[in-house]
Amino acid sequence: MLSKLSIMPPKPKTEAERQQLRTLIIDAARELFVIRGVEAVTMREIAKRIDYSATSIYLHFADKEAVLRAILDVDMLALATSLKTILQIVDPVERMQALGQGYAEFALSFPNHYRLMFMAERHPCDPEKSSLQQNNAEQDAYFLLKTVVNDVFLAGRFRAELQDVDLIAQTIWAGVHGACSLQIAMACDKWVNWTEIEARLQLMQTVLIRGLLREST
Amino acid sequence: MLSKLSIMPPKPKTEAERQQLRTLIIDAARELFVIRGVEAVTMREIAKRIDYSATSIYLHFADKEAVLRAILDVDMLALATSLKTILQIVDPVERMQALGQGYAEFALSFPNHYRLMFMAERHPCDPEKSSLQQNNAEQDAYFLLKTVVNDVFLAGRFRAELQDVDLIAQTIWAGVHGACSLQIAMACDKWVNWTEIEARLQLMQTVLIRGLLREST
DNA sequence: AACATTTACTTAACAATGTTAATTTAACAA
DNA sequence: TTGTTAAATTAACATTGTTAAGTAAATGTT
Repeated sequence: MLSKLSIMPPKPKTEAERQQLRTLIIDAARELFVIRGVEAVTMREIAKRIDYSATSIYLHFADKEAVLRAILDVDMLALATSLKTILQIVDPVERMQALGQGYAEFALSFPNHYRLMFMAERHPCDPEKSSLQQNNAEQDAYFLLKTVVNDVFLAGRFRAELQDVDLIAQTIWAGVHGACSLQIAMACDKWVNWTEIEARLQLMQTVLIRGLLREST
Repeated sequence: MLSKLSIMPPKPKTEAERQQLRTLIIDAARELFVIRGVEAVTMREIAKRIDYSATSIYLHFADKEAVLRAILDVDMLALATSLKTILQIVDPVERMQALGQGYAEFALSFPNHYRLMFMAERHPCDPEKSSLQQNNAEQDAYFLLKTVVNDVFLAGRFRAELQDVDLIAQTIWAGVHGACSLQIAMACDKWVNWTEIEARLQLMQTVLIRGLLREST
């Protein structure tokens, strides 16, 4: 990261340059947010990281919250993108399991991202305000899940009484999210005699499959 | 809540009086925390609520964090107490289901309590620092769960390959927690076409039971 | 070329917050 | 009476998010 020498102030910037600076801010902020949490990071700190004054951030974002929303928007896309390759798996049930696995890997690899995205008070996913496209499997991880669940449904693999694809998808999500978020929020808790997270995820997957699918012949 | 008239300052207080004031602070703080979230509430505000100056709180608690910890300690006990009656149910499997139900009712009735207790960054449950007794079913909700799961285990109702009671308990917890916490964190999210939380909880319970128990004869 | 405008930034300034220091007042002990 | 201590208060501080005011270079206009 180059430092601006002494005084290097203002030339009108192209749209590309403006976008570049936005990204610079977003990346600096994310790095700090992810390490120390949103509340603990100051605007001045973010600014120092990229050699700008704190107030400059306000030329590109309305407030701290807006910076956070922009970060989450980017990360939601990253999640959807990282899960997309799973669509190549042919067998629908295997595909569904791999999706859960991939989701959990994301959650546990980037616990603080995950916390911001799915556990914190504020989150960005209002289709109105987001730059992401809803119902596009490349950008919308929930749609991806729903698609994958729907394929299993169309293959007639779910139990007969399960007819609501949203309900099934949300239950699978809840199961995997539960295992991951409990790990992220509580794993350092000395109170509980925690088993290995891998074992918990494995059992959750097994339980979901056995609870949702027809008895295999 | 009586107002202190003009000047009513200092008499040496008995230990009981000191504890009473501590409780007054805790209750005022909880009321505010639960409505507006921890970060949004100021020490001055808590103090005003009980007609003290902000700095008086520091005579009883080290800092804001300590107030929060004290609140959570009380609420953990409240959770365990509210679940205790479930032990009266005779059939172990029914008892286990009722526990999940009761837990979810607590979570959804007091979402902000729940958020502080099981979803937020900081939480209190270090046995060292807590006033609660670990491994006491009256005070320790996790132990209660483990006991109930163990009863089902001893009744031989779990699938043969499931031999780790902690693992089973934590998976059940993860499932119910997942449904509840997703609801609390994301239900206002316009992105997802959310089904009824009752239906999601119902399906989660069914899935857990079917995934964990032996095939019923 | 000269001058005004706009752009990209900076420094000053503000109100609010968690917290500490200094101060006040009353009860108790000698 | 006179200290000493306890319980509270008001002042004061450093830090925060954010807004206002200022500054300097590029650009447009004459």
